[in-house]
Amino acid sequence: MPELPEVETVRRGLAPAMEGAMVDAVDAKRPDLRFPLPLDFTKQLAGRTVTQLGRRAKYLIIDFDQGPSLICHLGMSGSFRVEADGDQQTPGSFHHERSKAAAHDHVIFHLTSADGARSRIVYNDPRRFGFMLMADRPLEHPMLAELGIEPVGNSLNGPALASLLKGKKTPLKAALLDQTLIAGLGNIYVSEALWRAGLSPRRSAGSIVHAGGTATHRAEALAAAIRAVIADAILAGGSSLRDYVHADGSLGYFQHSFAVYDREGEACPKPGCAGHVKRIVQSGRSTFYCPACQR
DNA sequence: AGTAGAACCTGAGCGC
DNA sequence: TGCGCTCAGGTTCTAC
Repeated sequence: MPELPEVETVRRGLAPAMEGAMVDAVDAKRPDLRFPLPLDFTKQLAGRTVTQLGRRAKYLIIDFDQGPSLICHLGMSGSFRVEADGDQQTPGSFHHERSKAAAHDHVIFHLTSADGARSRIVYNDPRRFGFMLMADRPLEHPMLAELGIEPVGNSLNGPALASLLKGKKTPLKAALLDQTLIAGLGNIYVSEALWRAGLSPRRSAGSIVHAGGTATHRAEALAAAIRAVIADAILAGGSSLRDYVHADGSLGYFQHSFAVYDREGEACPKPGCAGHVKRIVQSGRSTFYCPACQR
């Protein structure tokens, strides 16, 4: 599930429940995530108050009033959900799934908010590719220090993209997935952005840069497409979340408006294009694109 | 420099 | 009902 827009959606969903709340206890039911949880993980967090939830690329960063920050990565299948402690589990009740202890609930944060309300933040991750780290200066942690430019805001423009891709012979798709160049794109949104920009995932990354290193119209179009697809996805995710963070991303998820991702064989949705979506494999992962309008 | 493949894990979907 | 196979939103490692 989680690329940058999903992580941002999670951040926005968790913030109201977590910011200003104190950690009463942390229950590490299954500490062997991708990396083992820090040894004194639960002890360190108890008694501290959350000041702010941040995000860098696909990393969620939780700051406290004291001590190191908590860095969370959701891997392929990680998710958080918020449960009010007042939610009683009633068998067969309408909200059954929300308060039920599910399989693969690995870490549970028990919180008390400033107004005294108690809640649980539950981390669920079937595949356990996700992980949590502690760091005094999270942005300087080795796993975050080399991350590239954020594809939100205005910083990712034609010239910035051109300087990143200049001279690169690797396929454009691979370059866009490289987190040290652009931080936060994943397999879905790379396909979507390339379709919007009308660019083939197979062309070399450097081919959309002028010899002198300046941006071509293709680079300008791609930068705009990346920003737009990320912004649209955040909007779509945000609209599906109000009072809680859903567990599996199925509700209102952006997949309902994918143009090419997972649409092999379907007609290209671009008006006037007679092409059909093709699936190819690049560096071991599926790429979806329209050979007719993406050149 | 580039790419392929495997690894880490579990679950869903499909053909038989 | 079940078995075996492929695939999955990420990242990191080794090997040609």
